[in-house]
Amino acid sequence: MKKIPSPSKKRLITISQLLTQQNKERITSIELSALTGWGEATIRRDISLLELHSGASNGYNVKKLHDAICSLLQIVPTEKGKHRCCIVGLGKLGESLLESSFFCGSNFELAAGFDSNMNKVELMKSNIPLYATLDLEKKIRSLKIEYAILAVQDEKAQQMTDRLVSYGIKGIVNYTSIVLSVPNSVQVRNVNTVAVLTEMVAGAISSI
Amino acid sequence: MKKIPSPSKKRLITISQLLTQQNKERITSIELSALTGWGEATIRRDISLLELHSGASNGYNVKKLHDAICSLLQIVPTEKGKHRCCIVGLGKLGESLLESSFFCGSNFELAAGFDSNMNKVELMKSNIPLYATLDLEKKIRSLKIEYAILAVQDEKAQQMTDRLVSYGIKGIVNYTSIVLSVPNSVQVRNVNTVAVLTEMVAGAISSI
DNA sequence: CCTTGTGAAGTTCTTCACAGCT
DNA sequence: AGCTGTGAAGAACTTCACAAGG
Repeated sequence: MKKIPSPSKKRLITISQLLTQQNKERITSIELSALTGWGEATIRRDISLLELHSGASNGYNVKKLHDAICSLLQIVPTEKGKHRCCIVGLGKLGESLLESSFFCGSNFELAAGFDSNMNKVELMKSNIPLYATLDLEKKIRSLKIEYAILAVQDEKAQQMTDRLVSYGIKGIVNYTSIVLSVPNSVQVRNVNTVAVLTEMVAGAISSI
Repeated sequence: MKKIPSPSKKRLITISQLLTQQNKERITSIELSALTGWGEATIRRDISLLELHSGASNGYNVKKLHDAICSLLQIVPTEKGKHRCCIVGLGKLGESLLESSFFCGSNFELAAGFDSNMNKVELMKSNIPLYATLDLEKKIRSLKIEYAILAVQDEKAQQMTDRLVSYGIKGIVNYTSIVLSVPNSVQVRNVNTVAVLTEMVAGAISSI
């Protein structure tokens, strides 16, 4: 199996999401190109990396294509295989992300929410178990949490990141406006609204 | 002035944010490399695109570098030059993003919030003016809103996008889990947590 | 015919390696 | 001595263009 370039992976993930929004049986690279804005050749090359060899002449089977992408990229939404994540920082934003419906049907399970304010943690009601950040290490290890959604105050962002990293977290979705420093082994994706808007204005978004 | 490649723009934006977090006077490409994880040569090439020619021998002046990036990429936080944006969909998530402090000090101004529920719009209190989506076109045009933060329910995401596009919006920060179809002239950035986590698991995040 | 899959060409981005400045 | 800036080489990615298949 060939190594799949990271831009191709990104596009394939988007395509797999797009496929769940279609209710046709087959789809062509031309149609996918119109929906996404990417070149037809690019899309065909991406899909050919999956080595399906089943698309000739009349496009791809939507379901087969979706399944192939999911299995190749390990985004299989099976109960036992779900990746476990947590939200750190339960201010307004963190609390709104607790809404468990966001995670329904995905291959992620929101396993915990953390806040430094013990009172808040006890009073707040949620379907997701909530803990004080005192218990961060214990819970991350016992619940086998792999990914963290960081929504703490900017002032606490780096120190919390350092803790998460030392507890073995694999990736951080960063809602703070701080640029986090992490070792190469940890992935970070900045989703702070202002940062994203800034990239847009500067034309730094490559439409992937 | 040279054309700046889009990956370089993205890195420069991150660097400019990083610079505001440093309180030293000068900084070298080696230090920036350690902070970001990118190669020193890459960082030097990025910065050299700014054509400052002022960095020789002992690194860059933090303030000058920051200003140069801001002015080149048009991310100047001046009052008159602020880019205007709005939040569409005031569910829990949308409401939490109304928190105006996120936008303080940035070159964006949150000019309005919209929701289809007129009652909600009237009852909710916020420093940001709130309107019913009935007034979407009128307000987008009169307030000269350029960017939208989309936080509606998935079911309404594409139709709302079509409206925003037809009213002349330039870019959309997409919190829904729908892959939006837009013309090439409109930028979209997906920040849906599950989508971002999926890219992480698949190793599709290029650390930019 | 229309669409896929893919060598080969083209483009864009990154890294090397070192001259030149302080 | 230590760091920047940059030609030139290299790597990665995209697009072209067309053979092959239903």
